[in-house]
Amino acid sequence: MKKTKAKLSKNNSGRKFENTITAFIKNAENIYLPGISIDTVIFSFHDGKLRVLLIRYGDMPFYNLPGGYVEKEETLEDAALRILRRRTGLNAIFPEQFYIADSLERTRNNAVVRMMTKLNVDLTGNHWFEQRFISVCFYALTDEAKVRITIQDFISEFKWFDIGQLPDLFLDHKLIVEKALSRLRVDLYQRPVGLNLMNKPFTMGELQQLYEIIDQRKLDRTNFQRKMLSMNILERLEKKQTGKAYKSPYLYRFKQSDN
Amino acid sequence: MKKTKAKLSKNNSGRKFENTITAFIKNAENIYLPGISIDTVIFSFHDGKLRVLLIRYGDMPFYNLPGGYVEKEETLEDAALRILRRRTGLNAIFPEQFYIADSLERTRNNAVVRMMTKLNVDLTGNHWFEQRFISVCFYALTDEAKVRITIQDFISEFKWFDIGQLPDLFLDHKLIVEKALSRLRVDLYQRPVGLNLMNKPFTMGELQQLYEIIDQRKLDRTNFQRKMLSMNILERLEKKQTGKAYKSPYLYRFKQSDN
DNA sequence: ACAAAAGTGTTAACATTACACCCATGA
DNA sequence: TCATGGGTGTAATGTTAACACTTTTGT
Repeated sequence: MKKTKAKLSKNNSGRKFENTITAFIKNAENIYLPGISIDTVIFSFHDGKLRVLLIRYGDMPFYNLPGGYVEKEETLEDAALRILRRRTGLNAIFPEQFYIADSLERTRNNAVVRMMTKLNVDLTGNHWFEQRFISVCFYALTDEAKVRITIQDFISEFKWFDIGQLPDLFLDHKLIVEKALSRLRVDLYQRPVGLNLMNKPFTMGELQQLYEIIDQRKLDRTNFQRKMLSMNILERLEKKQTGKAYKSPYLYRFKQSDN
Repeated sequence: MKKTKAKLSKNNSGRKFENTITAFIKNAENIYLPGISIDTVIFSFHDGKLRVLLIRYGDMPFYNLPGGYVEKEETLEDAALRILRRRTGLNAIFPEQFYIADSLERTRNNAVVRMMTKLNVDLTGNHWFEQRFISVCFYALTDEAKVRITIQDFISEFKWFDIGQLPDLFLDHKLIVEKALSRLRVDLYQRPVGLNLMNKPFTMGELQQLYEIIDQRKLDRTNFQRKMLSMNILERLEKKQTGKAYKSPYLYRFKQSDN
């Protein structure tokens, strides 16, 4: 499995990181609603694997879901959109709210404050990170090829992970990914999930692979084909793939008119 | 349509009300999370009508959904349970989170502060009600006969309303009821919705009435009967109703073992 | 020619819908 | 005995699942 990786050099990242975060915590309570955060699960489908975008702060030994806070005059969905745009560079994203993480375990051991302290952030006089946060969670479907990741804010690393091989995650972020997956499973046959995950023309077999990963079961090839075509959301392109020792499959793409 | 009504006499309610609310706003910020509230849509099924429990504060000209706040060390569901228990006296309730009300319109014109002022509450030095609130909304299904309403806190009146004849509601509470209904419509065939709404033995026709109100369409009598029985969640009682000029129907109740 | 995968056709099993029919009951 | 609503039977229709068959292509 290929993983996209971007890491700052140790030299100048440290200073930049501390500057940014200091400015952030100074203003946070004036800009954002208290006690509410946003976490996003950003999916992509690449090399036949369903992947999630994770980020790492400084040199923490765990990864986080991309997240942020809600501005005082902003809806939750707008906040999710803003965060998603900032992280992925994408405008055409459709965040779907699927869960509220409100476990009391989230504040256990003051995890956020401890993280900030390890990152050498001076929190004296600032209580923003000490409060209990309830996180509203959104998922989004993206085309990895279109995502333009830039290192910004106080993030040191971005990486796409196969959902079957997640690293250690902060707090309850692993649970959040699982909740996103089970919601995605429900949405699979209700919404055009493939539309945002598959942007290049694809074969029916590739689309079936995606459905099988999300649905976690083997689907009948012939029935899957008919079901997809009967929904009338796919457009068959006359072009065909070449090179392999079998009949070239048709390529498809999602119709633009629908949705 | 019968409506249960309970109203305090003008004489002693005013003083009691002001005492309670003053104590409340003094302690609110120490006890509750900032910026997050809970609203509950409490359904019942009575006289063939689907009803919602609404409350009125003081002599305000509109009704509110029963609501409350989240304690600092409490999950959202626990908060909803606590609020529901306090309002209905019921323990066996299964709140279902269905919506987050985060519209910016909610703080328009400082509606909460204006309400408090009209209620003669002294808010000097207290900014609890000035902040923007995001409300997490739960619905619950109850048996009206088992609900024990007591006038408490700063509420002057409780009333059950037919969902087709709702009065003026505070803020976006009408929208919240609509969201609850459309969620209930989805849950109707997934969860034992009838279990909590129908506690006395009922005829198949009565159950069908409930389903038709929620589902908003006419159902075939004979197929409905078979469908319900095939789910194996109903217990047929050998007793029969009497008195009317037609065959006495069987009575049913939900099996206790399931759920 | 053969293996592998794509595409099409067919049928059985199952669920849903519509409606015909009979039953019990009180006026 | 008639009107009314309750209970059961059944055929038509639609949906899903399983699998046989044919087509295309590189070795």
